[in-house]
Amino acid sequence: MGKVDIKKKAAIEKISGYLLENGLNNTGIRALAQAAGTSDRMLIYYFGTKDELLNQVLGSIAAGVTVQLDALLGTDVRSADLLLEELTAVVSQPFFKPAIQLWFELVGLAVRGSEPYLANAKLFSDNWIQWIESRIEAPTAEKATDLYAHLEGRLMIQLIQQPDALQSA
Amino acid sequence: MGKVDIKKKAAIEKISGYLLENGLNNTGIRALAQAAGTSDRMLIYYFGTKDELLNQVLGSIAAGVTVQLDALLGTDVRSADLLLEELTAVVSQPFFKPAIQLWFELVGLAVRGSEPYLANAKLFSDNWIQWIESRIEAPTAEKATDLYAHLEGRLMIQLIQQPDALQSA
DNA sequence: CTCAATACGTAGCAGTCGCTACACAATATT
DNA sequence: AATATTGTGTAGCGACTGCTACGTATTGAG
Repeated sequence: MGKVDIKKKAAIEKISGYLLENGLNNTGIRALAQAAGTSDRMLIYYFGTKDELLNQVLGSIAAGVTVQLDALLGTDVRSADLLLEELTAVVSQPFFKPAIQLWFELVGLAVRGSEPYLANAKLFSDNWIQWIESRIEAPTAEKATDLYAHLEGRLMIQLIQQPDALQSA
Repeated sequence: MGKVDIKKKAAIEKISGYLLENGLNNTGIRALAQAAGTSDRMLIYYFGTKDELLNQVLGSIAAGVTVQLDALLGTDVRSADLLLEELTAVVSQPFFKPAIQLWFELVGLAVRGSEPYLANAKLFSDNWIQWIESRIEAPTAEKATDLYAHLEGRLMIQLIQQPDALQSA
């Protein structure tokens, strides 16, 4: 065990917050280290590689989002149309804005197939689709996927057309 | 007039091709200059700024996409449901894949509000929505926007879930 | 207490970034 | 032919990139 694991977890938490607030544009390990209250030297010591660090941080953020979503929408089954509207309403709350921004930044880095971004994007969207599929009536993978597509498109447009819409209540 | 305008246009064309093929990840002006068959020094001489260069290149690409879309789908009015399916089918063709990848890369850079990306993203999505609105029955801005959202979500999932799907016929 | 493993600071490498200073060449104008 | 404008090459700046070499503290086990 040792201190390393403890400090690793602390670093992941702090860097998660930093990424949610600042995005994926300024992810030099020196900046991340400062956010974590340590040095670039130590981040490499803990995680070996910047990519591995990002892997763990992104995974941690995604897990947090899923927890929030479960808390807000439960596990009841409802019609696809209703779930889409409920999801849109919930996820449009300002609390989710940083995570959604981060999501689309991740997508942008993933679309050319570069890792670790594509693997993470695939994983996260799969989780969403399964989450949806288990909450709609007469579920099929196609219906869940298309509902998810519709939701994501709406969120993308919110970010682009009204960049400040999610910030106020 | 002078040679500058001629060489500017040639540079825009070549760099458009380069960006479509290679994305927005490796857009150092030295790489762009090589793609255009000139030097970084000259690109700054022509365009003043890297941002201005990207502005013009992205605008050129967007214009090209619109031309293609008009050619393939005409200006007929049809039901929103039908247009969504037709658009999905057309835009899923491999010809459009590089442009769609570029689009989501642009979105990823735009979601934190940084320029010139956000301005371009806003402009392009506006154009799409208007394009859609003028081709559906009983058009409203809301219907066109939501149709566009649905389409974009589908494209995003295609890129992430089946990264190679658009490459073959 | 000894000594090895773990933890961490300092400095730096080789590369890239957008952009500029300074030179000179080619062309246009008078 | 003299002069001004436009075009282009070379070299480099200062800041940043992920990562490493090398040292030294700190901690653990025997």
